[in-house]
Amino acid sequence: MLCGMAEKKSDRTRAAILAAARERFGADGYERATIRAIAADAAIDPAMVIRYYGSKEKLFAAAAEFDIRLPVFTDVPLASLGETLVRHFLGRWGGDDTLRVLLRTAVTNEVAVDRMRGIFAGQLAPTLRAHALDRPDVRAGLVATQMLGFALCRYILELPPIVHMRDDEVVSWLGPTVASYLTAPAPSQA
Amino acid sequence: MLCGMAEKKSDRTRAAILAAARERFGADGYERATIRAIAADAAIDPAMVIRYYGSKEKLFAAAAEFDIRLPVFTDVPLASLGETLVRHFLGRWGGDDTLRVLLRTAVTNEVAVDRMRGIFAGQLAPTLRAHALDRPDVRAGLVATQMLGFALCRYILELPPIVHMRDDEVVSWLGPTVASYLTAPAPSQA
DNA sequence: CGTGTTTATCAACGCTTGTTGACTTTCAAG
DNA sequence: CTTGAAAGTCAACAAGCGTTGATAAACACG
Repeated sequence: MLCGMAEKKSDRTRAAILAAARERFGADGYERATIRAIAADAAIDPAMVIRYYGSKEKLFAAAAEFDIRLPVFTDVPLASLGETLVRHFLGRWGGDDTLRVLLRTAVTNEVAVDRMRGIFAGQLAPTLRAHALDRPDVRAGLVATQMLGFALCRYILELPPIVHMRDDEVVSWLGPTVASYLTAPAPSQA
Repeated sequence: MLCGMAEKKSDRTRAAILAAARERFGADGYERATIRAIAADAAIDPAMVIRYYGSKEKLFAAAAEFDIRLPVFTDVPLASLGETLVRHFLGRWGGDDTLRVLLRTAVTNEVAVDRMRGIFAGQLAPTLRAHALDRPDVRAGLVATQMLGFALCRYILELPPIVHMRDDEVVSWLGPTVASYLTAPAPSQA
């Protein structure tokens, strides 16, 4: 074809498939999200999904691409570091639903849980390391437990009290916790 | 048969099925845990599973029975309430793997997520209500985010720093957080 | 128009799943 | 021993899955 234009017809369907895949994977998890359903959402033939992405697993790998986009918080005063972090997470999760895809699928899918560990080890931990008082990996892990636990309860389990909290309430409650995990002196063993 | 003994032959297989089901559901999640695999683990015929439990969904409902067994912490000094709670959770999760079953399945299975909400609303929230300063449901919800997030990171995602923490370290770190969620004055909105 | 590549369609495959019904074995009770 | 219910076995079903290959439509370019 030697098509010089940047917009090929196939790119639009590729994108449609990816969008439908993210939605289905995020809503149903890996096993219950069928290629046939994804194709129906994108209004195309199931065979095209395989044609463009090779297999269900490769489609998932593409749909689970995620950049946590943590900025470097060098100019943030130490006192409000926790609040800033929590606010960033809230904003990042409201944007697209890739993290919900990961959270929903990481529980049963090996690829997804590896991706999740990769995000922790490659994106979260290195950034937080700069702000941690000591034992940076443990502190980053503790932050992950609180932030992922909140996402789990709000977006997946949908516990009513957590769903109904306003964003600034969340920041006010979780901010100090995150801050203490990063900067509080390690607690003495009782 | 009119068998007067309490131990019928069928009870042993029923229990074997249930044990195998809990293990498989906990390891693989609802969809990937097949009745055939559960039957193989219990060394019986797949048909028996249906014979005894009716369907896969009913088997799951039986396997996901869970009592969080929260004691009433009336005699616990307020200062160590957080530590006591965290310690109780750690002990409760090490015992059997029913909670791991729920955590793995609640993410994709409607029955499981309902069960999870029921545990929160029927067991956790009522007990914590007695110790919360105000807004008891929000405080109980916050405790749930931290405890479930920890379980997620340790048992499901297996983030290395969290997996390797000793139990008393966990208590020392999470105890103050849980305590603050229950008894600290509600943070002022910035 | 004609030609060749890209894009889409369709029917079918092999496989696994939950579930069922007919059949055989086990075994206590008369 | 005979009888009848309980417990277990086996093969098969209908449905759904991911995936494939042959085939048709769409379309840019000579």
